[in-house]
Order: sequence, then structure tokens, then C-alpha cells
Amino acid sequence: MAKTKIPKSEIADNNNTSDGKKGSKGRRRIEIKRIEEKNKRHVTFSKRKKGIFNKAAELSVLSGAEIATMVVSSNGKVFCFGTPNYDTVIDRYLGHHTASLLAAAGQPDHRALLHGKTMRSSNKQVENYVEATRHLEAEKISFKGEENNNYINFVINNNYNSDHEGREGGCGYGWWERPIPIGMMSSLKELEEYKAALYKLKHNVEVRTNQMIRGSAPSNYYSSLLVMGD
Amino acid sequence: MAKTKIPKSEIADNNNTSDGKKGSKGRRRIEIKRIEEKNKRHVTFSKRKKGIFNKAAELSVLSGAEIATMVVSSNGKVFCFGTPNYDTVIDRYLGHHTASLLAAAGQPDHRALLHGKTMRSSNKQVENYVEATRHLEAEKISFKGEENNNYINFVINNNYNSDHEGREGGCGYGWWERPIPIGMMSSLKELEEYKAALYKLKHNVEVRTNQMIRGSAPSNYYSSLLVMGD
DNA sequence: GGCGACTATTAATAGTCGAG
DNA sequence: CTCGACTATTAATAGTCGCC
Repeated sequence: MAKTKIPKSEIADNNNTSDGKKGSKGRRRIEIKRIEEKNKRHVTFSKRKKGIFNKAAELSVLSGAEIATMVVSSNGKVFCFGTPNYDTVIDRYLGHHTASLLAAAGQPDHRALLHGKTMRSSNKQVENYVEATRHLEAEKISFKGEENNNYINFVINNNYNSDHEGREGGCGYGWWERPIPIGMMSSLKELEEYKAALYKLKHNVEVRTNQMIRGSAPSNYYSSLLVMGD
Repeated sequence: MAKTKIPKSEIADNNNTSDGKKGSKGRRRIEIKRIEEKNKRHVTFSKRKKGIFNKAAELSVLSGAEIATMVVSSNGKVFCFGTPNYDTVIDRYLGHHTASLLAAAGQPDHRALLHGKTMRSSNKQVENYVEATRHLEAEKISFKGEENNNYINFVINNNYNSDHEGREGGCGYGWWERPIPIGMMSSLKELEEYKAALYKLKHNVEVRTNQMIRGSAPSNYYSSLLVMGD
């Protein structure tokens, strides 16, 4: 477990006094406590969020497990990631009724929307995506695109009601925005439509949430990554 | 980005043929694809799940973000982790109604249960917990226990209806089970009671889920980690 | 079969610089 | 201010052993 060996930074760290020369390149150990500098905090947030999503995808592939992760930044922006699908995993927690709840909230079939709109059938996309990405980064290794895998991550960014403090308009994409192997992310434009639908859905959920329509979970696997303003 | 440099394993890896001597100690690069060996897969699952939860906690502390992660093993066992609280984060996704949904499902105040039963008031417990753990692992560093922080992770394990395939009875705990700094985890015994309540809650949710009781989210922060059989 | 511990390695990332 | 690269380092972990 890391054994927490004393990092070099602390072995001989009396070099931060004399000359102002920046004697630190490369990673340095940090204390796990709130980062006060806003800028640094944001950078760390993005980097680590990316890392977590990446690890989540890897875990899913390696062990065949389902995983869902949601991150809400201090600004209130929501990032969701899940394999095979965020909702599906969440359903486990709520007893398979969340989807129904959502479905009952005005969007009769938001899953279908997801499927029909922006995604195609996809089954082991995560597996191949992660693998492909890794390979691509490596050199340009042969990507064995078996089957018609489409792995799509939704990155929905907007300034929707985002008068919190900063603008945060830039929207930092992450690892999923690398050179896409097959034809992923091709329908990025459709995200606008989906975004609108999602917001309507969200609003509807907030208004009325009563009848249950126990929608059947689609057998298809897919992963989604959402970014919503709060 | 890791630059994916060629690992030593592949630089000069023609040593796996001649002598049967195990020429591999230490980490080796693995392909991100389903691990077929059941045993190895489980080990990897546990290790990486631990790692992800750990990173999630760190991200939460560092950036002040909320994060929720759920993992469903291939056996159907559910692991949840969230800061400040799993439900709270999920609420963001569902429009702040999930908790209400749960609350409406028979447990009038499951949050209170959580709070009153097993937890005390706690605010920046994650921060101090992670930090403290790290310090403890390091040597025995002075733990600056400011405030009365109680950081509790729930590890609810059971063979409840778990006739899937393996037993999985062992339940691998994780990083949260290290030597606890202050007095955390002191009420570990009460988990049994909470576990029962949780299951009743879960069952109730499955049975009836109609009225809404929009429970007010507690201002207190806390983190929970649940393991439920499916 | 499952876990904890150990160790050599790989993978993640903190700090910085540079562009927009 | 935000994002992307780069690099030295730290942190995570794959494979093994040893004890249940």
C-alpha cells in the first residue's frame, strides 16, 4: 500500500528558502486537504476527475463489473460517468426504480432517446475503447476493432443558469476527447438536442414524480458521460 | 499522460521461455480486457475498487467536490461510496428527489437514522480521515484532530440471498479499515442494526414508491459506504 | 479459495510553461 | 482564466508468497 515512503521532497527539503530558483519539477507530494488556490484546485479537479473516470472504465472492463460515478464540482456542475450505463447502475441502488421514476416524469422513454438519438447498438465498447485509446497513445498500434463497437461519452456543457461565481464556460473535456478510434463521437452535434431533452426531463422530475412505469432496462450496453449545469 | 512508454516488460521480454524461473516481480503492464481467471479477476476488482474509492475521497477533499461512486461486481454485489453522502450526490442527478423517494418508501427519515444511529455530527471528516490515514501509514505522525470529526464508512456485508455462484462470503474490506485515527468506526457494531434498517428500506422502496416527502437534506456532511447483496 | 503483505514496475499527476 | 503539454516524482498495483 504505497508504504508511504518518505518522498524526496521531504528527504532533503531545505532548499525552498535560499534562492528563489524553482527547485521542483515533476510531481510532488501534496497534502490531502482542500486546495485553497482556486486555479490550482480547478486543475487538480479536472485531472483527477479524468483519472477516476478512466480507472472506473478500466475496472469495468477488467472485472466485468458495472460502475457509476458522479462528480459534482464545487461550482455545482455535474459530471456523470457509468458503464455500461449510468442509470442502469444507479438502478441497482434504488431497487431498479429510478429509471421508472425518470420515465414517469414526462420522458416516456429517455433511454430510447439516448439510444436512438446519439448512440447505436454497442456492447463491449468500453473494453475496446480503453484498449484502443491506450494503444493509440502508445504509438499507433493496430486497433483490432472487432464488432461494431461504438463507445460514446456524452459531454454536455452549457451555461444554463450558471450564474454561480465563475464562468467556467470553457468546459474542459477529458480523456474521452482523444483521437477517437472508430467513428465515436461522430454525433457530437446531436448532443445539443439531447441536452435540451435532458433538462426538460430533469425539470419534469422535479415537478411530478408519482406514477411508476417500470421501464425495462435495455439489454444493450452503453456508457454515458454527462455534464450538467446546476 | 503517462506517454505510454514501453514498459520494461516489453523492452527485453524474451525471458519467459527458457528457464521456468519466475522472471517477474513487481508490477507488470496488463492489457485492459476482461480478466478471464476468476481468481485474478476478483483480486484486481478488490484492489482497483479500493483505489477508486480512495481517489474519489481524495478528489472530494482536494477540490471540495461531491462525488458518488457505485460499483456492482459481476456477482451482483453492490458497493457504494460517496462524499459527502451517496444519496446527496445522486440527488443532483435525479433532481433532488431520490432521497425523498427513499424517505417516502417507508423509512420516514433514513438520513436521521444514519445520523443518529451510527454517526455523529461531522463536517470535514473526509479531509481529516484521508489525511490522518496517510499520516498513520507513513509513520505515526501527529494527527491534528481538529473538531470532533467522525468519518465513518459503512461496510455492510451479508450473504443475504446471495446464491449467485460463488460464496463471496469473505468480504474484502479496504482502505477504510485501517487503523482508525480518532474514535472512528467505534460504532461498528451498530452496523448490524443499520444494515437491517437498510434492507428494510430497500425492500420498501421496491414495494411502494409513490408519495413524496421531500426531506430536507441535512447540512452535516458525512460519507457512507455500503455493500449490499443483490 | 480468499486475504494480507511485499516488491518491482507501471501509471497517475503536481508543478510549470506556453498559447489563446 | 482555461487548456494542453512536459517531466520528475509519487502513488497505485500485478504478480507472488504465506496464512487461513
